[in-house]
Amino acid sequence: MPDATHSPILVWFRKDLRLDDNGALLSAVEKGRPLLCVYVREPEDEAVGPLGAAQAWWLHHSLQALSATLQACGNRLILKTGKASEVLAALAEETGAKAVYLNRLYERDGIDAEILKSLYDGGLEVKRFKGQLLHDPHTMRSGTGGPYRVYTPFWKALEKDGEPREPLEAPETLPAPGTFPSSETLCDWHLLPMHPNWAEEFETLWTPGEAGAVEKLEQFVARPIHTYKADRDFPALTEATSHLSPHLAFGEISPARIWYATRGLPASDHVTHFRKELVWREFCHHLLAAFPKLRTHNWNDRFDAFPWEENDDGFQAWTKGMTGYPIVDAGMRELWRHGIMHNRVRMITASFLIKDMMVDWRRGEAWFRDTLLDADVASNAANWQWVAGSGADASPFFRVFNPILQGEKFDADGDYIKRFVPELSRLPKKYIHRPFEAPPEVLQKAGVTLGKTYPKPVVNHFEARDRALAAYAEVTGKSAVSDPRD
DNA sequence: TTTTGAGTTGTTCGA
DNA sequence: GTCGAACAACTCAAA
Repeated sequence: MPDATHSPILVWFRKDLRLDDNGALLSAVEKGRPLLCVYVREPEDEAVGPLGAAQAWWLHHSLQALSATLQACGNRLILKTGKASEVLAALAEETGAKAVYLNRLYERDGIDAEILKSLYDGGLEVKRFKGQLLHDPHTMRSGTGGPYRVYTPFWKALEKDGEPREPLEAPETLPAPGTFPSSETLCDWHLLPMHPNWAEEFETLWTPGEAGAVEKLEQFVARPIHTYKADRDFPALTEATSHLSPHLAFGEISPARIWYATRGLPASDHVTHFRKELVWREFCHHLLAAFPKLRTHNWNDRFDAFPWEENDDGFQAWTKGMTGYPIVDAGMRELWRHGIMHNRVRMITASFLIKDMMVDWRRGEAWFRDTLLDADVASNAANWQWVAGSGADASPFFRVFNPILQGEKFDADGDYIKRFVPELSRLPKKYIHRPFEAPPEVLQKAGVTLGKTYPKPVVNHFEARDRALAAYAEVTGKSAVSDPRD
């Protein structure tokens, strides 16, 4: 058995499927010892929730890409299924590895603590590196000593701190062991949808893996970033945003690498705004790290009394993009077909589910987690709660998005609607966001029969708004000032 | 300790 | 059609 100075190092890949800016990998290479690169398919864990179906598709392709890159460097990716502590211990036993290197994933701190302790107790050296975020969410503290609960001071604190660290370069070689342990195959994992193959269109839009991420970044900083602040709000403009979110979610690119790519650019409000969005991701992780209940419970517990409704029919109509409100339906269908949804439309659809339909934000959060390629525990929970009004620095409860107005404001020509709700494409733009108000002859000319070719609205937005505001008023104070003797 | 200013993304109403 | 105020109060962060 090899001694510790020549024994291999296990490099445990998780949501850091990259060679670039990978502290664990680079440090392992610098030791000059052979590397065993491992990905473990772990049983579902309560703390981070199951892998969504859309992300299973992405994971398949991302692991394939990583595996090819490692092979090109003379190494391999070993795939294993089981409890990470057991799989890694067994691999160490089999190969004589004496060390496990990995990158920290803050949302997994609870699970990782146990796994790492068990590996350490088993006699392995365990080293953990940083790279998931620009700043450590646990050390960011406001002047009063606690975690930040408001975004703007958080952003200002980061600005004052100066530039985040520079990303690490990818290693050029990956020393391999003489023999590799056995590996499972991706085919065995059945991560791809079969019948039906609902991911068909994903392939035309996405290139999972590190190379795809770098390409998206290069395209974005070459041009769209210079109009980002102005254009990012219009869902019909497909080249206005970075499309980096799924790559970030799988750690195929690091936030430090993205930040660094924006440093050489001429300063502008647009560049700053993009950086602020990157910092929103940091803020969500900061919140989740400080308040782990954020993922599953109302951050503001006053909302525990909110009268959510079952409304299964409404929920089904929402998931299928059949609510009768074109901008909502376009967004939900974009999500299904492309595995992503434009940011503004996420707010509109979320507001509609929560406020117009009075459905618990957790059901919407779960649907997004299952269908979004970029699903991220921290961002998803924090943003759903932001819309619901129960979250940190949340939208005030009286802010209810009007799906008609939002459509007319941000998709004035209806181009986004036409792309995802083609049955309305012949409607004139005057009615494309309000087909239920179109005169019969206009509908007929456009080939639209409400209730047949396109649904009638599942709720009347104006009545629904009043109902939601009344319900919010119940839980946000009026009950608190009622006479306790009542 | 107390005070002060401020807070991602909206809508509606009335002048 | 455009504009400003109201929508509610509360909590946070920093001075």
